[in-house]
Amino acid sequence: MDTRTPHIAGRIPGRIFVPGRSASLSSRIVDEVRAALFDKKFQPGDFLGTEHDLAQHYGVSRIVARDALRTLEALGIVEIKMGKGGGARIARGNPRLFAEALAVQLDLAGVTAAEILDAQRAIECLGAELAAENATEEDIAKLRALVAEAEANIDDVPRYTRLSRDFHLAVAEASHNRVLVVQLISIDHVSWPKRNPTLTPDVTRKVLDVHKDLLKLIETRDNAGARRLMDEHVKMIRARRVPERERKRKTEEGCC
Amino acid sequence: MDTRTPHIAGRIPGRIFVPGRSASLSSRIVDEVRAALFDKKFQPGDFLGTEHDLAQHYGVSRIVARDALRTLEALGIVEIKMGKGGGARIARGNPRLFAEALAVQLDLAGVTAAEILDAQRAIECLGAELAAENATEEDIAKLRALVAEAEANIDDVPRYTRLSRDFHLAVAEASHNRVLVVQLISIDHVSWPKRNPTLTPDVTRKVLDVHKDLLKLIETRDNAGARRLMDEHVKMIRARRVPERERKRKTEEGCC
DNA sequence: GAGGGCATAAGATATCATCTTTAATATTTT
DNA sequence: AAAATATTAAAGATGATATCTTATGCCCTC
Repeated sequence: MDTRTPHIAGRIPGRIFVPGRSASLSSRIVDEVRAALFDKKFQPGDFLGTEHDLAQHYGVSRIVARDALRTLEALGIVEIKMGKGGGARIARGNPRLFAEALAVQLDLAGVTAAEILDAQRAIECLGAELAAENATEEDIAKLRALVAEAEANIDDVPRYTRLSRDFHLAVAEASHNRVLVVQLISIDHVSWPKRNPTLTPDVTRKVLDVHKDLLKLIETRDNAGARRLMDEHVKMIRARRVPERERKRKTEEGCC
Repeated sequence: MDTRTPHIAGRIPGRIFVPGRSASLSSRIVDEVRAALFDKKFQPGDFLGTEHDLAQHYGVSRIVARDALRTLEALGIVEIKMGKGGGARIARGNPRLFAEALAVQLDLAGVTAAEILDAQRAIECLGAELAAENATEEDIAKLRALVAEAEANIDDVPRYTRLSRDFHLAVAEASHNRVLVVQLISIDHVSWPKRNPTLTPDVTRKVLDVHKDLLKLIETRDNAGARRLMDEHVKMIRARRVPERERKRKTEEGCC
């Protein structure tokens, strides 16, 4: 299915504009490709055509085709290569990159800490449960390494925070459910503070202990126990984080 | 903060290319804007500049600025307006549109039905729980209307399927947690089949009854009950859907 | 394996078309 | 005559086209 024959979806009928609804030419091409994708007319790796192909096929200039490809590229739908044999192909998905994009959107929409942390609880609880069921030896080794590294850097707050986040992500990855991973990434970017001022050594220690316990439950395949512990853990995080963000929001309002 | 003064992030130092790492010029502009966004240097509504502004500021041609804006637009980061007073502004987020984009990515990555439906369970259970806690009169009225309409169209399978999906989405919306809504949308687009061949009248009726029961639990603010019922419900859907998709995948493999 | 040809995207420049807001002007109404 | 309302014109921006040069990979030959 990887021929050089450009198989483009349909045809835009000439350049007839419906009176009131004249979207840009490039957006029409984008729409058509997306529709074809949803209808399973394309598979990852399929050749879509070169700029010139698209321009000719839709009867538009190369710039328009370019614009459409820029958009499709940004949407993660196509990959573009230069040089001989180059052109646009349907991309293999990269949901992780997109999770970050979704994070930007959630941020712009101004979701509250409570919303994020509720969702985080739902996702991470299931993640822990499935991790206990599906984790491989490699997954567990990675979790062990992360816990050890966190313990060694318990006084380096920024690093410890990062390692702690990595642990949570590694648990989700151990569930072997890509949807959960992606959803966790998308909220992590919004949720985790760059600096964590209220992180006292006392709290740090407690968090590390919980992570150790969780790792043990995953090792012993205690899915119910893992879920329960993660539930408590995220609730604790929530209890600490929500008032923190509320305060921040208030001071920001106050200062402007 | 809505002046016409373009306040663009930093400056790309001339056109000096680092030997081995020369990304496209437009992608650099995109990166810079994204970084500035993450650093909270922009707020929704801020004026970013016109194509000409950007081109001049970064010392590139209008085409490059255009490419960057196309990408940023596709990423939902900026909104572009034509005409006098037009140009690019930082967008108010629209996570819903993005949820669809994420759905495309999940689809391209080829996630399995099991992965999706596990995630769905996590999200919808919490959604039902929070809906029972937070639903307003309007939310409940909408749920009632959807149930009634579904009952009236119980024999129109495509329409019933759509109404059924809308009911699930409306429950999530009644939770007043935008993150849950977005995550549900992103998996719905992958999960819900266009045609549902195995939907017998018997099953249809049973689903409708569950929806009615769920609505009752939300009305009576029984959050634990709502969660429990939704849990069973999604498990049932999963039991029906997973083997269905497996079969489909197998036949597709067989045919090509 | 090193170099050259070739196909392709990346980028620049110039020009015109189209859309949208704003302001000026004409017209009607009071 | 004054005020409200259409109409028109101008300006500023994106949308689209055409044509050119440059940078990049790929493949083939030597």
